[in-house]
Amino acid sequence: MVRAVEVRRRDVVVVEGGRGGERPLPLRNQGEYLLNAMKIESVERRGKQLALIGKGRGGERALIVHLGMSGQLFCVPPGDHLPEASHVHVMWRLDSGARLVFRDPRRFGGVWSLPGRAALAARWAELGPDALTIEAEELGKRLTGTKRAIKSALLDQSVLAGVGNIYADESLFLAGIAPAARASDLSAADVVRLAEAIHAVLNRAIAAGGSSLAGGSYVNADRKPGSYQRAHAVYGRSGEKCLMCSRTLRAAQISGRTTVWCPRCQVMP
DNA sequence: AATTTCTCCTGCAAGC
DNA sequence: TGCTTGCAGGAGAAAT
Repeated sequence: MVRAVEVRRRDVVVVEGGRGGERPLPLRNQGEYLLNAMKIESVERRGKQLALIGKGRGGERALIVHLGMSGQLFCVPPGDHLPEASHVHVMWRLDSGARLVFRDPRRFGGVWSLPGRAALAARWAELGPDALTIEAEELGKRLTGTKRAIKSALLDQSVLAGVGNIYADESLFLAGIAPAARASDLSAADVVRLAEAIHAVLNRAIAAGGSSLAGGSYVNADRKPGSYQRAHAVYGRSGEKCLMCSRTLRAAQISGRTTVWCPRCQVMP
């Protein structure tokens, strides 16, 4: 149950639905848009988006939280001090006395408030299938129709949801596919290997608690950083030797994102 | 119409 | 030490 909501930066919250479409969080009655006096009934995820579904007297509301590049969503136990006071934008006080904190220095992330489950489903229909469970056949269908670089397609959340720059590079390395390869050029066998690689990389990363880079920006709900950054085979290793073949790893920009790959292990289809 | 580049913002590390 | 520069996990808008 949410007992109180404190908004320190109004512009990280967007209210969606109704005739107005998308609008900034109003000055008044902010709580009703942010689950105040509601019971959090479920927590869901699709790709990189997290949703809190709340129900109260005013009806149902769904909050999407997206961490962007530098966002954090964590719990502060009852009575504990707020550990990082800077860049805290929204805090939810729960009836247990714990606080749920949304913090995001760069503010590329945010909170979207939707009128309910149906609006959430509509919003998530714009995303591709979740990367953790997408099957090779479905992935293939979504890749064969486009000539763009496979790296670029993997980053497109409407193709599949949940792969970002780190895991795109790691998955392509594991699958042995050059990031500049045209998506439409992948063979059925390439797609099967790629789907397996995406699943393996994401599952290992989850098991390791995620990738926490310099500054310790990513933390889980208990404010603990992950350790998967130590297992990165290519991401952040440009100029270093490939762990498989010792060739020097190369880097280039693809769709504006730094991309690292092994020119020997990763081939054009 | 499909793709890429630009832009938003702050923090950190490297180089001078 | 202190300054400047470049780069960073994302994704929507603008440009091509």
